Amino acid sequence: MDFTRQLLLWYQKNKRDLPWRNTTNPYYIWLSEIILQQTRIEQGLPYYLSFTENFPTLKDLATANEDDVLKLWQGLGYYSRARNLHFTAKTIYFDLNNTFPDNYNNIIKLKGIGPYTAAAIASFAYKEPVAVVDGNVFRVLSRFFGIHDDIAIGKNRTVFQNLANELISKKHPDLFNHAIMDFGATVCVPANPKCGQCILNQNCYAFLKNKVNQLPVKNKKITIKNRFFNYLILKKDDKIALQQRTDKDIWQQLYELPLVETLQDNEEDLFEYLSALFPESTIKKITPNAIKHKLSHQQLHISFYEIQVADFDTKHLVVPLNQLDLYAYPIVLWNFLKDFFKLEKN
DNA sequence: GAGACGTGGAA
DNA sequence: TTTCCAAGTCT
Repeated sequence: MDFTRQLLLWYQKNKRDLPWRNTTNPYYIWLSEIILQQTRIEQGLPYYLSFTENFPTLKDLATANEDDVLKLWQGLGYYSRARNLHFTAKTIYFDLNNTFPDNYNNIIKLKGIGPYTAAAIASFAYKEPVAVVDGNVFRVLSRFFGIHDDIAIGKNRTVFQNLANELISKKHPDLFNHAIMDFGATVCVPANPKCGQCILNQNCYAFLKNKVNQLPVKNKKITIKNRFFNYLILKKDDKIALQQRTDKDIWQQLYELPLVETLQDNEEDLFEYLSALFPESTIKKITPNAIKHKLSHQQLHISFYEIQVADFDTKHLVVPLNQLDLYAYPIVLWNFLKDFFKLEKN
């Protein structure tokens, strides 16, 4: 029995019941695919439920404020996904007459949608026989067929895409795509795959050659940069100052406290700087040790300073404490604010 | 096209 | 503790 047929039989018995699989509505499928990019199901599921509840239709999303979309996305990471999601909702609703494109070539034109997501939507919503190629597919195909091309190199993607497009069931492209991803996520997993109970092991190159741990080939090196953030809790009565991140940097469009970024964690220098900036105020360091927060390419060292001010700077947004929860923050900041001000909501 | 972009969980 | 990763895309 061939690869495709085996996989479909496996899926028939082992498929997971997930809310976005019980629909062919492209809006819901699109939503789930964006949320699940680089994200585990357990982490993404609550966000999917929250988005479908708050924005039941594409129109609801298209006519929402970006701040509200980002607030719902808070904590999921890779926030450009949320901004692009909102941008594309507006495109479809206002420019495409509220009609979702119904084929791969038109779907992939949309912002935030690449080859993976376009194939997912085209196959799940419209049964178009285009194969998804995600991390799972790279792993399953490289192991089963013994493909040693480095998956970190972009152009090697075509090797896998072409193979997957040949393998896909023309009759049930949606089931095949779900099957190969589910299989990769639950059986042919990255570490300690369940080869003993794998229904494909009799024909699997990696299993037969004992190379399961060497495939897929992935040589990617990333450099982590240290950054030192000093956040200021500028307080007067029951209000504090906020600002929105806008520049080409992390956390675009999210809100944060007024920030002083330094080249290193030097408490003395910072006190001196803040004393000059706020000569009449007492400055209190809140965090004895900097909070460490790791991003994909940065290690953040975050300190907090509380300063009672006489007046707020006009460049800042002044927000009452009981309305802090209306804004979207990087999760490390929200966790701090929630705890520091003993906020309940969210 | 290589590097950047979040977060939380597992080994 | 450190590293790698999880249904990728953008610039």
